[in-house]
Amino acid sequence: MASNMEKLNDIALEHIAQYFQALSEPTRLKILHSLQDGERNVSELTELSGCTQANVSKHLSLLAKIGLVKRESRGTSVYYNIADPSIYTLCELVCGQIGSRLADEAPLRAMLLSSLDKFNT
Amino acid sequence: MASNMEKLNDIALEHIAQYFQALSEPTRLKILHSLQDGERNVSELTELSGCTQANVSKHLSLLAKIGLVKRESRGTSVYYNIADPSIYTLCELVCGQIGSRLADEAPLRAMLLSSLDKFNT
DNA sequence: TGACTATATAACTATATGGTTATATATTAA
DNA sequence: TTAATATATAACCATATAGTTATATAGTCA
Repeated sequence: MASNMEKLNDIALEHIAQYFQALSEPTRLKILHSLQDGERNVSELTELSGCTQANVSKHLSLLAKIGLVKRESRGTSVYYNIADPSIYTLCELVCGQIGSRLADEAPLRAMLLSSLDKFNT
Repeated sequence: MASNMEKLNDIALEHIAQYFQALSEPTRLKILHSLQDGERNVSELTELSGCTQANVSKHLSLLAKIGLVKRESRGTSVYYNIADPSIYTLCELVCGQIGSRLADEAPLRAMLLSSLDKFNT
């Protein structure tokens, strides 16, 4: 029985890991952010993300596979919308953590500020 | 200025993505789970995770770099403890999502149950 | 100082991943 | 049926990642 539970936990861990992995890429985070206010088609997402259509399509495919977005074909366009809004809760929690870290870590903060300075020229 | 804000958002996204990436690996999730009740040294984590000491050490190094764990040398042992308990909130949220997905998806559920059956022999 | 234990790191390997270019596929209209 | 637009996928490439084996490094004790 203990072996049963152990195996089930491994499968659960794999699912959890995959879920986090879907969120572990800036381009995908951008796409998900673009979908927060409502569905968009691939062309729109391509423009908003600044990546190639092929790349966006590839990322969307993964997000759909993990179940974070849903795909809906309409005419010649394909629309994607959020299937799992809890990801925004996750992102907010992480943003909060990273934000408070930035406050705590003066060296990192100085680096970020110097990045800003570079664009003031 | 818009370019400044955009650049800062890219940096934030990168940090967020890295945070999720730290959680996107079953072995690392196991290690973090083992630390939930309190600190442990590398040997203990090695036994609990079922991986090699070198591998565990490597994962711990990454977790420390992202700021999820803290390292403390004591005698010949090195202890690691959780620096950012919010990861357990994240995991619970994701578990909840995946759990309700399992309830929704009969085919996947049947697969998991058949996994259990295999161990009843 | 040498021996021992615990841990980190180097070097390697197989596989995965993100991005790209080209093109296959799907839908629609004339 | 052909042409046009939108999207998905194949194939490729460079880089990253997880795991491994070997060994360097750190701390302690006699």
